[in-house]
Amino acid sequence: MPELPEVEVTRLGFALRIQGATVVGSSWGKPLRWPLGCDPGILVGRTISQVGRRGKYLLVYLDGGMLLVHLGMSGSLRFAAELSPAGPHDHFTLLTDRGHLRLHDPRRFGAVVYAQGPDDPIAHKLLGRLGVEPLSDDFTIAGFVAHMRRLRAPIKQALLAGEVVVGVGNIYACEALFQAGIRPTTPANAVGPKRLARLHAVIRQVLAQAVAAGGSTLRDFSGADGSAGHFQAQALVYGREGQPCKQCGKPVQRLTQGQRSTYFCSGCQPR
DNA sequence: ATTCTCACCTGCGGGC
DNA sequence: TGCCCGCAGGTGAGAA
Repeated sequence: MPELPEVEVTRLGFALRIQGATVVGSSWGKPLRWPLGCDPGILVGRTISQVGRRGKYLLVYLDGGMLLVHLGMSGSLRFAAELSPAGPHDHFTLLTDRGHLRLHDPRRFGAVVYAQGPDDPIAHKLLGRLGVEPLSDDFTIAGFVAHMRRLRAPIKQALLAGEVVVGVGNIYACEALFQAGIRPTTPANAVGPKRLARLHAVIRQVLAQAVAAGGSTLRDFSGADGSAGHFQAQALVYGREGQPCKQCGKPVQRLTQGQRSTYFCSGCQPR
């Protein structure tokens, strides 16, 4: 479900409220994608210092360790003062003296994993190959162009792989490629530097715009306070197969790349 | 090394 | 109304 904007909106929704809270316990439902990797009891008594993000992972820093939280395809996190009974899809609840942080995830592709720190092997395995943060100063045109020049894969799949730049998932990849006027099937190394520079700018713009809009709520995504996002209303191609392109009027087309739907406009994104 | 395919799991909407 | 199929915001593992 969530791409960078949804994860960031989630983070912004509870980071400050949970900061300084002390863990008093945890409860678990069905198994998630990976096991926690430690005895849940060792979390008790620790204080949450801050909540960060790396790509689509939320990093909940506890003294002496961290929780890596991934929302998978259908996950959402909620932080609330009052403890309500866990529903059938609530698979993890972190109880603190300031409220509880709960992961709701019907498909259970999400995960909550404990790491002792950034050098813990599990952290390294999950975060080690991630590319640059798109909203940071490390995301430069020169670096982006140099990296893409080496890849033969279709540009859309190069974006989704997350090894060049993180956080761009299916929705925002489609939207960014549309706005940059690049056909998603074009090999990355066949996209000219001018178009790549445009793509670089548009990725930042689309992601920032989506964060500002509270993310996209397609089915049931909501931020940590339960509010829905509304970026999806601004989507120019994603989910609009057969509908007229908002720019040129030609019907938006859909194709499959790596078992994911790609939406594009043949008029605005020429070969 | 890179690239492709599968797998994980549940729910929902469309077509018959 | 009810069933079956395809589809859904991600990504690691294993095969080719």
